[in-house]
Amino acid sequence: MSYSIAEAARRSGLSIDTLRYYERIKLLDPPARDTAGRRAYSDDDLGWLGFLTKLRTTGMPIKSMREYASLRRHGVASAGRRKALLVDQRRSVAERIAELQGCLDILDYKIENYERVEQKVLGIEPGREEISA
Amino acid sequence: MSYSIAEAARRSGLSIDTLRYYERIKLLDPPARDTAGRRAYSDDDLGWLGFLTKLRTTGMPIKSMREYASLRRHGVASAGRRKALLVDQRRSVAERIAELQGCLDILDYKIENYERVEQKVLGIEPGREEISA
DNA sequence: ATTTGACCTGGAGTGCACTCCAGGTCGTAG
DNA sequence: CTACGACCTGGAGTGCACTCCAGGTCAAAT
Repeated sequence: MSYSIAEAARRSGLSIDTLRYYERIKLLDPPARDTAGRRAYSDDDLGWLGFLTKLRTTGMPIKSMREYASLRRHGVASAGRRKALLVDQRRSVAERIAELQGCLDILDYKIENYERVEQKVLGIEPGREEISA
Repeated sequence: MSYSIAEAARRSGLSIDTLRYYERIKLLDPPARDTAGRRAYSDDDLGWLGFLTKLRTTGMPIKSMREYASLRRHGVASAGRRKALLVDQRRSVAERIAELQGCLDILDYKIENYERVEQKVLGIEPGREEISA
């Protein structure tokens, strides 16, 4: 199957402008064109876009995604380097998750504090206007 | 205790420029000054900076951090809104963790694929130049 | 007394990742 | 046949979060 840029945008969750931008900066090989010169994205293109958006979600900078994209074009000889990039990113994602988990704990603690304050207000000053009104 | 801007930067992990920037955009109340007009950060300032950097780590935009900072200045009456902001951020962090976990799974799958390819190369073509040379 | 180094200010500059725009070309629908 | 909508191009503009700079002050060290 082949998809118009609008359809590719819908399916990838990227904007039309971003698709053209990714092509300009060589994240994406130029897709095929229809007879009128309009882009016709293949399923392969969509698959690659899907993976790219995953990499983006992990916070990989465009620079590194470009490197990965460029290696992909150099075939099987580059597989080792590509794997190394992914292993590296895997490590950074795991670190990020741990870091966020730590922040989650702090947020929980702060939120609980606010709840304790609410309880205090209710307990120490019973029958105040906050309760009835 | 009170700390020079260099010391506050070291302790908070922010740069000196970022500390002044945060003050300019009202993330941080202007700290005390010493006799020579230099900033003298208090332990309270440092504590708030620590929490700010946690919020930043969670990806909270400066706009929201400013809102939280501004509410803090309005005392206990703003506690409800402050708590709501944190609860909201808690949710967004939990979502982000789940999203990253999904990406981690995809990375693992891709990495395993590369490993399978490596195995294949070794198994199917034994004694080839890649192995000896 | 002067040099050094840390600090000050207001404002300009940077890098990233888009996002928007003007002006133009197609192909189908009325 | 013309009007419309989707698409095209090169290039400019945007928002965010810093980061850097020039020119100046101040206190301690030589």
